[in-house]
Amino acid sequence: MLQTLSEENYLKAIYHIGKQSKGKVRATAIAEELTNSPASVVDMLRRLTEKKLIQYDKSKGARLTDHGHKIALLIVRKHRLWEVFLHDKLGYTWDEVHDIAEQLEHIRDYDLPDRLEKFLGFPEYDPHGDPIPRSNGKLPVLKSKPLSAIEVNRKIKITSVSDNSPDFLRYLDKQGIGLNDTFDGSVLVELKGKREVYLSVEAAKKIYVE
Amino acid sequence: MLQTLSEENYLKAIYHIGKQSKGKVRATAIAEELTNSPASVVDMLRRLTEKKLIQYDKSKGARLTDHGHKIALLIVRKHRLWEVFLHDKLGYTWDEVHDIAEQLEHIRDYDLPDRLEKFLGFPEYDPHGDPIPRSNGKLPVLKSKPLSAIEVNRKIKITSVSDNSPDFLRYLDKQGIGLNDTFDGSVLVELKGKREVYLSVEAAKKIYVE
DNA sequence: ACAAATAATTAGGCTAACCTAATTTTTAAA
DNA sequence: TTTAAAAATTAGGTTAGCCTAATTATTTGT
Repeated sequence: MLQTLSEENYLKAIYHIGKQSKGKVRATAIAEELTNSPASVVDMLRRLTEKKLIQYDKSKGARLTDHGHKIALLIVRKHRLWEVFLHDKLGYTWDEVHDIAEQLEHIRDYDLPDRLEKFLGFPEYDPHGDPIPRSNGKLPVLKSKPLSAIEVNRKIKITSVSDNSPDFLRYLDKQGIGLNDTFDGSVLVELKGKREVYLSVEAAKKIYVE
Repeated sequence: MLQTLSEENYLKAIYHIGKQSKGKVRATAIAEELTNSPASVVDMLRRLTEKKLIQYDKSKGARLTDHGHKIALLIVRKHRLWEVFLHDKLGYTWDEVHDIAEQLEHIRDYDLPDRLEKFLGFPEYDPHGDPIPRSNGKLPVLKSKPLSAIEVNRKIKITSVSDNSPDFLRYLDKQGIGLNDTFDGSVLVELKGKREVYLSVEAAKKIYVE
């Protein structure tokens, strides 16, 4: 019935990869995400299939069942709620919260996510701007696009980044870029009308704005 | 270098048993505490000895090294701080917090205990009245004794209980007994000068008062 | 001091979750 | 469409952390 820590991490990985690849999740993509070997992934996919948490077909890839999706969404919900807690209540910076939330997301208690959500004042977004799934499974809509897709001279505001690795976040900090900062331009970016910053297209793809 | 979750639980068990048995910790006592087999305990004691976290001698029992003691104390610190968080901030009752804190105590982050402690206003005791180890390793003094050791007709106040199992705590609740309640009597207990409650000697031994 | 009771250990085995290396299958490009 | 590249799988192995059953060592009560 209950999932192991490892199973939860696989479900989360499948959820995240599926978001970007419209559903199809290859074993190698999971292996890369979790830095495990493809052989280990095949092992686990068999187990998750037996538990009816995913459907898997070697050519179609993996896909979460309704049950698996529900579990994955709860983990994401917990992860992002804990991030808000760490940031808002304990004063961690946005590049520090991810790794701790990776641990906290596995804490098991029926009431905890709802109580935490209430305590935090029902936040809709985590410190990276990612939407926090509601207890009913709904996700607050994110109306933003990648920075790389924005027209020249559009004025925009950063709402989130898709790469939450500390390295990337520190890189942004170093460039003086933060959440809710406003841009004026495209890949050569004029920041708050003052500084100009060059961003790689890769970086620009990871920054979501509206 | 780092401990596994299981190793941490063994260290904590050795710490708790050692508190009550003036240092000597038998393998069977650990087995009982963790509801593992003695064979498994022997396994683990060998591993902990190799890691220099304990000293172990079949007749003298196990004893934490300085390093092991430091780790155990940190886990206790984290456990009790999280209990305060769950109770004070999320509104859990004192019989609910233990099991969740058992999970939270293993969250790894150098700063987390200190930040949590500050956020909670540097509490000295957890919701069961147990002292919270300070970051310097010191324990706030607990000046209380078991209820079973109290003279007849002494007026006392409950400060803590040594059995934090939900069953025991619910039993106390059912008897109408709570932290900071005052007693007047011994094992036949007069509660707040109104009700009288019969407690088993076993129960009375687990209730600490001053 | 010795028998009975209790504690500790050993032997052998299991499962989850990983690995590498070799092989087969699938996909994509020329 | 054939072939090269990429992906998936299989075979075989490891380690942590548990188990039972059998055996040996230690402690304790008379």
